[in-house]
Amino acid sequence: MDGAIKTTPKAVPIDRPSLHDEVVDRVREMILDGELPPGGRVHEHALCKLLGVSRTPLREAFKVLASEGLLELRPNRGATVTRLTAEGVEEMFEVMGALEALAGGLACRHIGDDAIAMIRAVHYEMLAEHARGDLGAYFRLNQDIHRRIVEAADNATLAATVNGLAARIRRARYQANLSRERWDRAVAEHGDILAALEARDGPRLAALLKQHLRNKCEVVKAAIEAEAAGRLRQLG
Amino acid sequence: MDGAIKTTPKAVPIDRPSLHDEVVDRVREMILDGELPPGGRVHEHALCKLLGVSRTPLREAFKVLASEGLLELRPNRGATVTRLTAEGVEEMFEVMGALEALAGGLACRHIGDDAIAMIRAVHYEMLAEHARGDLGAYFRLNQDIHRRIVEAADNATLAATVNGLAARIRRARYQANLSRERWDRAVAEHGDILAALEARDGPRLAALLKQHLRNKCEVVKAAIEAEAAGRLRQLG
DNA sequence: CGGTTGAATTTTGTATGCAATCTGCTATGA
DNA sequence: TCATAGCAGATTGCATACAAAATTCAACCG
Repeated sequence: MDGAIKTTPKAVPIDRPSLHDEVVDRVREMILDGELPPGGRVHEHALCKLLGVSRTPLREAFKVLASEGLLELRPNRGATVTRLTAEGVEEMFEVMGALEALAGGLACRHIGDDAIAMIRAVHYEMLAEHARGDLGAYFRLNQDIHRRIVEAADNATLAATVNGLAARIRRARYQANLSRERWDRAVAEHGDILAALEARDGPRLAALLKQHLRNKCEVVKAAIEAEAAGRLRQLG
Repeated sequence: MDGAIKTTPKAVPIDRPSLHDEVVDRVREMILDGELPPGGRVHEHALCKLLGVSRTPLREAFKVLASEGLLELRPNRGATVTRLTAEGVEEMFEVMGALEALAGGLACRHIGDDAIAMIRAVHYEMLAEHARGDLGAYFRLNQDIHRRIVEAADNATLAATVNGLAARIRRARYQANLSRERWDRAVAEHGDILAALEARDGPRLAALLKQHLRNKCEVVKAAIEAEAAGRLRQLG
């Protein structure tokens, strides 16, 4: 335990997360997990009691989440969780495709052998979860690979933009029930993606990522439409 | 005066802008105009007095501007206007290039003849300002063309993402003193862009827009570096 | 004379209170 | 019976007050 503290030579930003930042993360999770249902109104007072904070930090969090596109704030009329529509999702995936393609091209130029090795490791872990049939674990590792590619692009603006979009898209994940066939195909695509990255073939990686996203978009869109149909049937 | 009111059959969103929305716009303008200098700290109390509002709406505005990347909020340490660095600008232009390229491709698929005619009109107005040598008017019309192309892509997520980035990049505009040579070249590029759009040649338009942005990036980067050098000279 | 500690001031973070607006219900009249 | 006006409750928007953290400056000690 010697020197547990001494490794702080300069600039130790303790940066205890301020309350509203925690609130932002917490509410974002609630939306992503569907705990706050899409299209549902969000009452300040109720959430305040639930989270044990006052209205001020919560309202600041609302502003941030609204600018992320997760909440819709109408003056004097409160906040509602934005509903995912098939068109909206298609738009997001189009943008995401362009951004990930850019990330792939940049990553091939900047990535080091060690980072590729890390991605390869995660890739094989993902294959294991695929064989095991654990969809949740597969998704997490899948996300991790995409995140690592974006990080390898070494472009903070790109990473921030992708993350913002990813948060909005990820909401559809928990309801997107992948067919086995689609799943197998996605895994195969990831094999190609890894190969292109290892060959540092930027254009090919960009094209593969774009196509991968396009396929994923179809799956998510189908899920959204099925869910919307179900809601209609329930109402009518 | 007959029926002055009756033209409101449904959904009349009066939507009087809430105070904090106005504050967001006002402060954003102050940052974009350099009224709040890059790297400078922004004191809540001072701005409150200046804008005549209380701290609550101002702080909510800060959150939004921070998520737009115009302000940097450090816990308990206040807000500072983010400084533009050459690397940061390069990153933003890389992302912007990918997004505008996507917009160009989509626009060629969706745009109607009337919208093209409008863009052509703005284009010729821009040529007029170029001949006149009015850089300010040229910039405004230039922005307008790019905005119209993005709008023609008919993708709200794309438009929102581009606008967010554009706000951050535009800050560099007022200090980027275009050389006559570069300006002439940019105008020529815009001619090609219009031609590709009229031909609805998506891939070509995408490539042109990407290259156009790359050139613009060089100009802005040079301006940033010159400004940074000047600041260093002034300090040392 | 330089460095460090401590208090005073400034500045930010959070909570609460009041006013304005919206929503839903009820009563009244045609 | 239906529509509309009005009222009560709930909810949001903004301002202010209080608490905590940071910055500044000065006095003290080495």
